[in-house]
Amino acid sequence: MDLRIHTRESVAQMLRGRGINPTHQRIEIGLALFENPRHSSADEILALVNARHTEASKATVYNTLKLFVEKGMVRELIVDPNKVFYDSNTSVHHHFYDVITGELTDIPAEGVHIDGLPSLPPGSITEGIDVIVRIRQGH
Amino acid sequence: MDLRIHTRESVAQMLRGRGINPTHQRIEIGLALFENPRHSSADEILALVNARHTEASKATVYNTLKLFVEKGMVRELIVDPNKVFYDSNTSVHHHFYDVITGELTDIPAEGVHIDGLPSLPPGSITEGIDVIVRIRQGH
DNA sequence: ATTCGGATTAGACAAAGTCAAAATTATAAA
DNA sequence: TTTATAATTTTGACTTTGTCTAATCCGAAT
Repeated sequence: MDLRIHTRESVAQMLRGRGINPTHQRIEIGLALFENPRHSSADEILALVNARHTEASKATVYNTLKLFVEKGMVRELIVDPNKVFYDSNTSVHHHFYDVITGELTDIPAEGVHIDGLPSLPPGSITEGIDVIVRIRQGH
Repeated sequence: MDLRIHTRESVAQMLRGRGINPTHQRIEIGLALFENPRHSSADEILALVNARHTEASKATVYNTLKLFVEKGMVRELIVDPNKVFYDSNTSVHHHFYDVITGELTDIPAEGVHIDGLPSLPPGSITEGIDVIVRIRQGH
């Protein structure tokens, strides 16, 4: 993710760059993901994409999000017991998660250090490290 | 959680200590949680509790687990997109999570340091910090 | 035009969890 | 002991999120 303006063409480029065939639906879904700075659930993406005209079905949205995750275009966030969030910011960073409102806020990775983690179980490789600071309003 | 043998009586004590009325069902559910060193899902607890005789309904298991979490008797782990795990170890520690098998392994907190986290958003308090190292076998 | 494979779709389905109302159990008071 | 009251549990319907299958559609290349 970066701060450029995203157009259908720029999203198509991004898809090609990852070896993804840039179909109409995938472009619309990519656009919805990257235009929205926030962390969206599959349902929100489905609603966004079909807000003007109906562009993609539920199955396609789910399939496409899974494809994007596999190809490293978006990051899956598992913080809410009910639904998965998709983060279009794939650079290393962490999150505050408000357990009451469900709101997610980025924590930039700069300056955050984690050390003392034990070595991985033999034969395994790291998929990623999630640091989630669960917060709530109040005293 | 500790390494003592857990009996119905010791679980009842633990419940009283947290201000929870120790009913038959709650004791059975507590026993299932604390006898099993592993990280169990609600469904697994339901099955465990009713393995011999039918002891508690689905609703009661869900209600009771929620109650236990509120009272700090168990910790909720949100790492799997499908289900919540309940960890009877409430001391500070982190987890390896095998994204393929779903297996969870404890990482003792001793020696693990996290620093450089920004201050919390104003007015908020920490509920806890989850560090999840996602791993897979391979390649 | 025809074929072939990839992509999309509808709609049925599954799993996890919630909820409201009724039934049960325990507690305490009369 | 009866009665009243509160707490707990249960049933079963329901919601939400996500998956699956089979049919269809689309697009590129014969």
